[in-house]
Amino acid sequence: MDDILSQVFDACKLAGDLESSLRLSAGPIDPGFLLLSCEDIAGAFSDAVHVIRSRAPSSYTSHLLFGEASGEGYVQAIHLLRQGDHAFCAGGPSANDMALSGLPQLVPELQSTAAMGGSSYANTPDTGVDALVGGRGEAPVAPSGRRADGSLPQRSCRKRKEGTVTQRVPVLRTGNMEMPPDDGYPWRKYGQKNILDSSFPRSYYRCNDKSHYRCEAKKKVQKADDDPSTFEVTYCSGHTCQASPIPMLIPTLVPSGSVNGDDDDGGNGNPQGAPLGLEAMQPVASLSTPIHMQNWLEGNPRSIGALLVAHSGLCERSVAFFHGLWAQNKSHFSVFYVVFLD
DNA sequence: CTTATTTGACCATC
DNA sequence: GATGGTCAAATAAG
Repeated sequence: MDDILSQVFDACKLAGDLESSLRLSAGPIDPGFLLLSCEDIAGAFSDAVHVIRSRAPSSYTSHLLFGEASGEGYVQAIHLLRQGDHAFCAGGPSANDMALSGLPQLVPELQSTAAMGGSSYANTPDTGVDALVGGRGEAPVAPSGRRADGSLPQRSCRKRKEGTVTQRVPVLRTGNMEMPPDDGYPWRKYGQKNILDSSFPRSYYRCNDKSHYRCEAKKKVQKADDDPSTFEVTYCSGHTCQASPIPMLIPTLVPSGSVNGDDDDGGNGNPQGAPLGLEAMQPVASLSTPIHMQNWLEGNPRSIGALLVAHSGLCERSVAFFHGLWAQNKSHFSVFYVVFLD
């Protein structure tokens, strides 16, 4: 168990070092430095997760975020803090604002997004940020195939639509590898085409939310020619339905010591010297259908902002905020920022 | 029987 | 005319 803790603490230290340097930085952040730092942090946590998974009960490990979050084309930074910053729990500002305050200079767009009411799961799921990925699509189309005004929609859109965003998603290693990864939305396949100069057919999906037929979200899924283990998923138009997948289940482990709110150890994550092994931890309560955060973000490319992802169920003040940035047009990097209170 | 998927045809765009 | 996107009938699955 000591080696697990050592790896976790190493990862936390890397994250802490990065946070310190970001807070102290007066000038613009060097993306290259940020990239390397994030890779180091993600790799450190990933190593820890692999060890934990190899030893912990499968019911815990199958939902861990960190191991599922690695992939090509983007970088994740996972920053765990255990602190007594009760200003976070004081109410008033939204979860969005609170979490955003943690990374004041990291990405200017993010702050402006928040100011504009960017997506926050706790408050306004999937509200979208047009400034980053383009505007909304054309007029809604009814199930009959006609728009609300009775006109027929155009049947082809050869031009690249505004509002589209393409992501590369690793093929799931389990289950049917021909199926696109589940992003939490109820997609319905409506077509498939063989594409010129492509080795794999392209499948067309539209949102199948029963409760909101006017949703115009669509996506195209195709295996990448250069990497059959990767899907290229192109999202066209944003969701206008209420079927936003639920990102809240980030089952993780919290020290049982935090239940008593007696963490005054100065921030090393080990309350009062109590053993901080798996045997001293308890799983965060599951709140809904398990949907991996990675998939949720891939299905919500416009969802930028802070997300209230989980309540520990163990302590009123033990709340985790998930801070996600998914800027496809910003070199494909993302930063996840998780804050455990108490 | 209902719902989802497949697939050839159709149409707009290049 | 070639190509990509969509429709809708046929088919499969639950």
